[in-house]
Amino acid sequence: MNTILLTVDAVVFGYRDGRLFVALINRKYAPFQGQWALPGGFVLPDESLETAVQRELREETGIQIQFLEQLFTFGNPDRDPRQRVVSVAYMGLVRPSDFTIMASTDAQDVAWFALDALPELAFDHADILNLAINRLRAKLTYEPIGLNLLDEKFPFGEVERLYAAILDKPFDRRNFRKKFLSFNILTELPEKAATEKGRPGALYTFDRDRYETLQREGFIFEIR
Amino acid sequence: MNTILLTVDAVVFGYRDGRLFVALINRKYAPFQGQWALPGGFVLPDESLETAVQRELREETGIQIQFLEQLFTFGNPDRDPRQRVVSVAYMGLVRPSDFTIMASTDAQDVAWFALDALPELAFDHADILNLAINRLRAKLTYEPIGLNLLDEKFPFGEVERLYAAILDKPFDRRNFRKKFLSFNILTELPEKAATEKGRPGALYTFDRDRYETLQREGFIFEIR
DNA sequence: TCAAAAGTGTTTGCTTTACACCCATGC
DNA sequence: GCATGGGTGTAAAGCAAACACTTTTGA
Repeated sequence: MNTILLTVDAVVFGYRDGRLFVALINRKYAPFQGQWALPGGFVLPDESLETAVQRELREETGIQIQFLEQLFTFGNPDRDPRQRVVSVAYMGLVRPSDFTIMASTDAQDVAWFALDALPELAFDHADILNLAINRLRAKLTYEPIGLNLLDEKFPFGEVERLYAAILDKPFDRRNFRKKFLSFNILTELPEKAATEKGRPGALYTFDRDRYETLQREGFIFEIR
Repeated sequence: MNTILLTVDAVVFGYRDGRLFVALINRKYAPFQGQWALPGGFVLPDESLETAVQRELREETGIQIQFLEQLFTFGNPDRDPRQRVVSVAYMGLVRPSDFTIMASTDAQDVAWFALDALPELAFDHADILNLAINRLRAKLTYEPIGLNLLDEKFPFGEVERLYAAILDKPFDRRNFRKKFLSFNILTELPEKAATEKGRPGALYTFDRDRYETLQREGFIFEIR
């Protein structure tokens, strides 16, 4: 029988020092042997799609994921040269402290690539990555999803730097702070950040519960 | 081999007289025989996902679709009692003049149901429908997608009634008109609407090209 | 002439923008 | 004491909200 195979692929973003990174694996086998590709693989008969992504990420990259959401399903008949493969793509976000990656079975190599220095990608993975970037940019503006790219405790300035970097646009420091803090979804800690230079800033955490409560009350997050 | 089957399902919305409707089919075979379900079916080995939806809609309902977009992929291992079936769900919009439906092979019956008078649905189709409604509501606010639910030519009042109905919230007539028309994506025609009572309003059409141009220029549509 | 729906402007308040100086720390 | 980044307030402009009367048509 002419069956359709089902895979999952993940676009996992990381952020450090004002730059966005994606996790890629180097393919061990044909087709596209030696080329870079998104981590992913076949869905097992008894696992959910999300479980499959988590499992593949663990197996292939050892990445500890902080946020995961379904992106889009790619199903063009010729997207895999061998046979019909439909892939459910996910977008994941990890924290800087979870940049640790271990190599493993399915891939010769795993690495983080800065978005402005990408290699050629296997299959239609460039399309998938592109969609993920657009989605990330869009979502940043109406959900505080970007906080998943920062450590649990972060100085406020990091938030602005992250937004400026990913949306590739400058923000007025005072107005950005005023607006973001007015949402009341960040908790200021008594601790200060350890810094190399300049005045140490207060540390904040993302108050998820508060955010969810506000959301239910009809509150609208928006940063443009 | 323990393979995973792939289907597509469509949530097709129609709008008439201030009410939203969904197209459902009555299942001919077990499981859920006699129950209502979303139109959909298996993806053929050589067709794209979108082609599959279009084909199933044609075969099962004869609906002429005006707008179609991928919604979400449902893949819980137990969503179909017989075997593992993963379904890519789509959301479709049709115009009032395309409410015509013809019955056919895969279903005993096809019908439009008002959203406030839904029958029990087969499989996890209630979840799919729910997601579609939420997505429709959300999208209405940041894309002029609702115009796909109106005829090609429509009096402006219809737009406001549609927004009020779907978002279930009243709008100030003057402010709504002022704002919506200020986007300059509607073209006023010299014709007037045929009305039963009251003053006939001017007819408008949605200027898709203009909308796409504006979008590329960074224009942001927003109705809240 | 009445009922029904279309069409139109102005004032008020709020939100967003633009903008510059002081503070805490390490060297 | 200087360089570096953190922290803060105010005035002006633009946008959104509130609000009521006139116009056109059919019955």
